[in-house]
Amino acid sequence: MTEWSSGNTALVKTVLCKLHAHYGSQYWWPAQDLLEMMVGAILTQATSWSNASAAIIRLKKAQALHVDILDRLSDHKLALLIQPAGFQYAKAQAIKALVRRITDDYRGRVDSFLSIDASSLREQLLSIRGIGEETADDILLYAANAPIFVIDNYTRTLLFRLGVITNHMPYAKLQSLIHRSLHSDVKSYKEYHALIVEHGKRVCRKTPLCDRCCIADLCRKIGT
DNA sequence: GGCCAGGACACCA
DNA sequence: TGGTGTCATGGC
Repeated sequence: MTEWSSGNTALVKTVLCKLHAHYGSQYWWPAQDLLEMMVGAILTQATSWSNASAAIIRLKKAQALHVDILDRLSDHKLALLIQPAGFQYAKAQAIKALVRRITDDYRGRVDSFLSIDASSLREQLLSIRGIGEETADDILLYAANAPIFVIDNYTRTLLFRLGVITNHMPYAKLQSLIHRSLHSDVKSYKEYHALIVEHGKRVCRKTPLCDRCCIADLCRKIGT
């Protein structure tokens, strides 16, 4: 299975439509603060949102969720603050590297950093140790409002079980297929991603709960 | 007590 | 290029 057929595009659209009908509209990212969104994207790596959220609350209580303050915090102190999110030392280094970039190259202005063109912003984010493709695209879509579809493990699992991709399709290739299949729209991309995550958490887990799946009739790998 | 969660990265074959 | 181990916490 190497090519993406028009049937796949239709199937993906149908699936997203059914997920929306089942779960309703998703307004996924609760934060309004742009720095909080970027930090949250790092904190939630391989971590439940409840744990990441607990770390954000600790940062807020410490009044540390500001570029200049984060920049001045030691790695150790930041790691202690974000401990509930897990992988705290690696994530502290990534957050520090991010705010250092914003401080050095954008005079500490988050809005200036996020307003550069999406391609350059993605390159900048990916050059920061601890920020990979998914986290960079999270930031592009939710903080920079760029029409970038986020590919996460839930998306991979869903599309694999639907039978439209192979198990290890490279990130860029999969993202390109999605971009060509779906109308480029920031609001829709945010909602689609949130719907897929919601479905992944509730039903399409590692061990899927196919008996309660709203798209089981479309799935080619029931129970796997 | 084990499994899993809104990844990234180094290392090895 | 693909597979694997490591990083860590908290909820279920």
